[in-house]
Amino acid sequence: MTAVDRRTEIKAKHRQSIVDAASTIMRQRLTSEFSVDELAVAADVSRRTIFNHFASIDDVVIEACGNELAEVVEHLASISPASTGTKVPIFDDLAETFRQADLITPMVYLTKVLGSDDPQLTPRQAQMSGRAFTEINERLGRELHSRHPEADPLEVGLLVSTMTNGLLVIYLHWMSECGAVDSPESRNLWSQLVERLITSLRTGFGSH
Amino acid sequence: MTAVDRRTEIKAKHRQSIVDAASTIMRQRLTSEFSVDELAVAADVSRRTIFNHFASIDDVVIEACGNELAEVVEHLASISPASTGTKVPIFDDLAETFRQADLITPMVYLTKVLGSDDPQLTPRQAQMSGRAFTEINERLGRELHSRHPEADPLEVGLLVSTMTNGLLVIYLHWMSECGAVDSPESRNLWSQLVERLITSLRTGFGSH
DNA sequence: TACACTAAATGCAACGTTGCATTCGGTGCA
DNA sequence: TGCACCGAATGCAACGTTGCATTTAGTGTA
Repeated sequence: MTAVDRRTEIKAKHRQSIVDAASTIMRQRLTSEFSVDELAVAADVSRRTIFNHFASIDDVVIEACGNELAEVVEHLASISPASTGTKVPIFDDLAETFRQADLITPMVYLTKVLGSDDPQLTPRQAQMSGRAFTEINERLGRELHSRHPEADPLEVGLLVSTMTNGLLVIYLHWMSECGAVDSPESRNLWSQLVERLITSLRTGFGSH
Repeated sequence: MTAVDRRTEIKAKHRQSIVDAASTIMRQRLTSEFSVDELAVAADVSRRTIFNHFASIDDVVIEACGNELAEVVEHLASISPASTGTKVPIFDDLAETFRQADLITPMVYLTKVLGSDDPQLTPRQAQMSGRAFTEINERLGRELHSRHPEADPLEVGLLVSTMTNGLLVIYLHWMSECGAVDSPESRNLWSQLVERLITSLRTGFGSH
């Protein structure tokens, strides 16, 4: 049956064209503020259809942003592949990913797109940043679970969630310190913060 | 000057009457779903005024919920008071608070108020739960910072945030396990989850 | 092809939320 | 008291979001 429900296919196409239209607008104008009507026209669907696929415009933006961060998750798969059979502790696995992944590039782009001129974060910005990280959280959770199927799901969930949460904390700190500019200094600061986070979470908070 | 800007006073009164009206409706009907008009009438202010004080109806609900959890924060102040001069590590301070505080009672109430019949969480529920915990997060952060002024703010922020995030994780787990019912078994499970969380965060994720 | 069935898209009305212009009422001063 | 000033409240129009009824178009059957 090659004729696998063409309706499903059309539905996916519509959804995709909505996300694509959002991505295009965001790249063109370096902002995530556009009207529903504008998006509907650009995606060539009705206004209402957008809300059939997404709970809100922000959700569309989040998914578009998520694609920018997708490579971070893919990066995970490429490091210390499970195929080597080497037993890498799950924590080190994750820690190494965050060390090696280039988070700066997508973070700077996202800060521009989600941000305003004001260095102070608006509530919307704060929330959107949080959700962008949650997005990574879920993707990483799935990926890690498939790579370490023997681990306790709750434990993995807590680990990933704790890590991602920590990342958000240092991201906000990094933002306020250097204004999300991509420079040698800011990259250096970021590395330090990542190390600090990893150390804190590795050794726990109980030991100092 | 006892005549300290009466306008400020009036403004605070309006804000309070909005929150109070929300609390009243929530207690009466055990739900957080009411219309803006309904709230405006109950608080005896204009519809628009509500949005002058709060970014959304959900924000009003969150603040009303926050008051339910306020005692948890107050509880913190009552345990191992700084006045004793005993040097309690900041982590133990926080851990002990979560051990001793009765989180079950407010959690069960909030689950009822925020929840639907469906045991599965709606996106709104999930978000509201998250925000209710964030609310505690901020209150605790302020409290802890004032009690341990010598500690690095970033470190304290990371600690509180990590803790609260972990609490949210086990809360969601607890919900799905026992349906947020207050019973000896559920309290027992909750204690176990709290211990598990504290242990994980105390010793870190790097050691097993 | 004709037709019934159904998922998805659409139109529309109601409610949530926001930006802006206007009104209301407290404060300070002549 | 009379008046200018200003912050908060209000009214209103526009846009975001949702629930529901209707239309459109793919699928299976005769």
